[in-house]
Amino acid sequence: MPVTKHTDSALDNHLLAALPEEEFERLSVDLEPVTFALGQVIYESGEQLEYLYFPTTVIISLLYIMENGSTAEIAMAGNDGLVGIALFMGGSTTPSRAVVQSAGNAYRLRTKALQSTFGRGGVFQNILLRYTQALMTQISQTAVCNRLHSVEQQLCRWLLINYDLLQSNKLIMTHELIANMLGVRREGVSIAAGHLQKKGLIKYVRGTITMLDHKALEIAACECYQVVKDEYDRLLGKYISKNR
Amino acid sequence: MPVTKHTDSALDNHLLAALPEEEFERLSVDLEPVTFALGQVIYESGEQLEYLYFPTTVIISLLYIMENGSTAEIAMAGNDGLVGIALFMGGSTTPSRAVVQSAGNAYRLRTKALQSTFGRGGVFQNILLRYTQALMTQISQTAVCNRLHSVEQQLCRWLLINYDLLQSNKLIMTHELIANMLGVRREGVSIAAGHLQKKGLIKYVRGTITMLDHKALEIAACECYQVVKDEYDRLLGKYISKNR
DNA sequence: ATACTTCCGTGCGCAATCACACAGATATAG
DNA sequence: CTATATCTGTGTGATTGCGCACGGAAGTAT
Repeated sequence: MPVTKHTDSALDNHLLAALPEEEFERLSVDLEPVTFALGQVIYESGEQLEYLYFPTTVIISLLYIMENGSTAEIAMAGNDGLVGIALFMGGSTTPSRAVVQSAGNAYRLRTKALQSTFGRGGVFQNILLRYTQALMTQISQTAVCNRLHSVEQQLCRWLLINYDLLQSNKLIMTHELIANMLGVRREGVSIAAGHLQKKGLIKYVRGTITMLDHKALEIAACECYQVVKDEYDRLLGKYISKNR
Repeated sequence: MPVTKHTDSALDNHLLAALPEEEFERLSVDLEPVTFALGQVIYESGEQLEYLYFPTTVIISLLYIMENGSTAEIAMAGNDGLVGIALFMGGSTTPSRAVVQSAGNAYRLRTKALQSTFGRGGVFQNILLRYTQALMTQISQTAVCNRLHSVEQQLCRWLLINYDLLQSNKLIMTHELIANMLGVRREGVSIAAGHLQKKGLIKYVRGTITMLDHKALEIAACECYQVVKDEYDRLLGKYISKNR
């Protein structure tokens, strides 16, 4: 894995930015900048983790890969979160795979530094656990969403989440890749996307999708989008807003 | 909520049984026996929690209730786990509802005692976090299972999980209730169950289902059952086996 | 014993999704 | 510029699950 340095500030990650100055200072010595390319696998299912990652611009998908090869996303993380929860939860690994969905940068923290800091308690531990709870909400909502909502609703939700993480209306992503994330067929995504395009909510050409109307997308999406967002704000809002 | 005492040992809960003697002694002062009736709501979505629950014989479902009233289960907990994660994760509440799926007993621990003990670190904290990770695996697997597997496969998985928690082949549960758990129609469950009965894997009459052939059920179930079980053992096996 | 409620079987039409297949369009590489 | 690979549109048929509706069977209450 080539390690390229970048010059993003570690404070671009909301969770790091939420730390009290003192805790951040202590931690920042051990934070190391890394850059990720599209499609890069950050860790494989069952693979021992070495680092906890704090994205600044990169977006990461947590995927499950079934025995028959089909895949489904259970959650996404960007500069609002972190990747590698198993390191402080005690498992060292999870049955999911973490893949770069949008190229970009992150900071990484070696296991040892992470665990000793986590063990001190303090705001750091608190934020990590609260984020984990927010992530559980995201996964839970994905579970019910998979059961109860249509591909089109889920596509809207997925696009909105991407916008929130990317802060851009334009995203580089083929129908095929989206289908792998949502755990449906490519054709299903093409039809849903075609429908949304006809209604003027998005437009797309060969691997780039542009969101045109957020309000309408939120209406076309299922409630799941808002529930997860609200819960994140409830759990972490007070920290995030404090330092920004 | 009527509080009935019972005489189960707190050690019937695997997580409590896994604690070192010293930690268990300190905690046991604050453990209070409670009994739950079928269908009882332990906490409502968004409701502030007061206790952490360690089931001994009761089985609890974590359900999501959508705006349109449809429901879907995201996880189950019995004497292998606990209910009320949000109390030590920092959120105090979650968007899910906890319902008694099979009447029985538990021990409860008041928030204050929980949080001070959790804050000490130690094996207690470790086990709670590891269990939380196992629960995340269960929820994640439910998410992909909802997306990718048939009602019949999911029914098999659900029955097996129930057996593991109940240690009984007979369970009191109508098709209607199972449908609410799985987030499908009652008819869908009837058809799947009828099919399994024809194949001799189960039999049922008016609200009681009996499992006849576990091996065959495991084969008819999707991989999700085994994945979750293995991950639980990996995360908590060393603790559980140690004290039993 | 009779009436009522609950539980399960089943049938029908509809919608969503899947699986496979192929064609046209557009980018990319040589 | 041409060949190739990639991306999207579309069609057909099968399958699954949904919504509704009703009827029979097994308990439960009066």
